[in-house]
Amino acid sequence: MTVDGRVARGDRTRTAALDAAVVLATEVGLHGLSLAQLADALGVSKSGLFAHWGSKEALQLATVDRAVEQQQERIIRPALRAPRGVRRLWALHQARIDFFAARVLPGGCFFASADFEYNARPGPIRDRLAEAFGRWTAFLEDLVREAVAAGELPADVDVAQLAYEIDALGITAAMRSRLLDPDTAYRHARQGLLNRLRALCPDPTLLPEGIS
Amino acid sequence: MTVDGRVARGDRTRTAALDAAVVLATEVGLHGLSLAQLADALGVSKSGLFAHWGSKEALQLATVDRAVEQQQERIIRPALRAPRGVRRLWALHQARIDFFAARVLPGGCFFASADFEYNARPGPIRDRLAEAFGRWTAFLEDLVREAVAAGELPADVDVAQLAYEIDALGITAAMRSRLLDPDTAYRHARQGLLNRLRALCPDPTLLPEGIS
DNA sequence: AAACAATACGACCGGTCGTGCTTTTTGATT
DNA sequence: AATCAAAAAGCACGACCGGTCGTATTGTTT
Repeated sequence: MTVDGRVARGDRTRTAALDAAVVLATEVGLHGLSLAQLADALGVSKSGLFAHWGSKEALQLATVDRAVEQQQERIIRPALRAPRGVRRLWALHQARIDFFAARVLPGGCFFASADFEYNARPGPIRDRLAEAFGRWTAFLEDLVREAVAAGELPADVDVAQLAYEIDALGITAAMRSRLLDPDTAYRHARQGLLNRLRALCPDPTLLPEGIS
Repeated sequence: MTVDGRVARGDRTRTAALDAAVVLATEVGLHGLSLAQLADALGVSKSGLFAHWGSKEALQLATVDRAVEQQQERIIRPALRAPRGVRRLWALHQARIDFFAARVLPGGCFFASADFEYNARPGPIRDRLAEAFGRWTAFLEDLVREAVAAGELPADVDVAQLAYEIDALGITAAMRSRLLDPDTAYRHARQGLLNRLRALCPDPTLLPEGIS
């Protein structure tokens, strides 16, 4: 494995740019993101930045991909440390809300912002977002299915329905935490799922008695 | 009351412009909305349009207000025809989802789109949106409280919590109906609330047996 | 040492944006 | 018919946008 100092430098610039782009996109939108703004924030020239992707759309697509990676690292991976079943479901919900509460992204949730921004704008970016959304939904449903398979949820539970409700509680927390009282929003998101899971799960010891 | 044909003409232009602005804002965003685009869509000149508000921000604020009126007319008013209690709660949820399904707005929900767009952009527009969001939340909680007062929901129900969950089911329907399968999204939003209310309401005859 | 390739840069293009300034059209008043 | 104000249009401006181009810098290869 050769270490080319030139491409290493380029990689560093690219990654730093995409990380900044994810943050900026939740503030001014994925479309509102401008090369000049991003270049300023990074202290590099606009054209130098532009050369890395060749078009704004390519940069936007790369930004979406980077956001997916960050979601994987900061929300999904921590949740996977919990054992399969309702505990993992609960851990994912917690990790998601913790991520919002940590204010890593000013807008709360990159995907919710971008999805609403592009849900009426056909094109490659919308397609990429829809694909990521589909995978996220499928992942949620997988976790629910695992809980059913482990006997921690009744066999007749509507998997897609429960996954929908979990997602809904989380998205709304991202939304309300930025416009209304954040703590109230997080509390409702947590309490909502805890109530739901405790009502479904036959083993009460798998879940906390109350939200922290 | 004198009817001045000139100001009447101005009013007509203004209203038509705001209606178009609400639609356009759910496509390209409230910030992305441009005077030239709006003027083109209406067949008037950019400067003539501009003169009605004096600034873009004033136009944006007026657009938010118009969206509030439309929400009142198309979602809240129809729901208020149902009797107080769980039936009105259910009617509101239905009216909201019907509104999304009718594709009146390409983006689904003006407020969800605008709220995510501005939740990290301080300023008068964000303030106006937050105010409208607060009123909407308070309205939902009032409807829940009425249902409790009517004995159609248990007295110990967490009012704000239930209102949060109802809102969450609706917002997520707006989001998913544009990126994933619309009918599935509407079904989950409806089934979610129906399950919830049927579990809480002592009188099963007040609610439909299944979603339509 | 010479040739080469990956970054990065500053200057610049055509185009669109919001906005101000001036003029024309339109409808009410006398 | 003459006067006047509201509405709409025409025009120009400075700022910013995405994108192109030629060039300088830097590190690798031979």
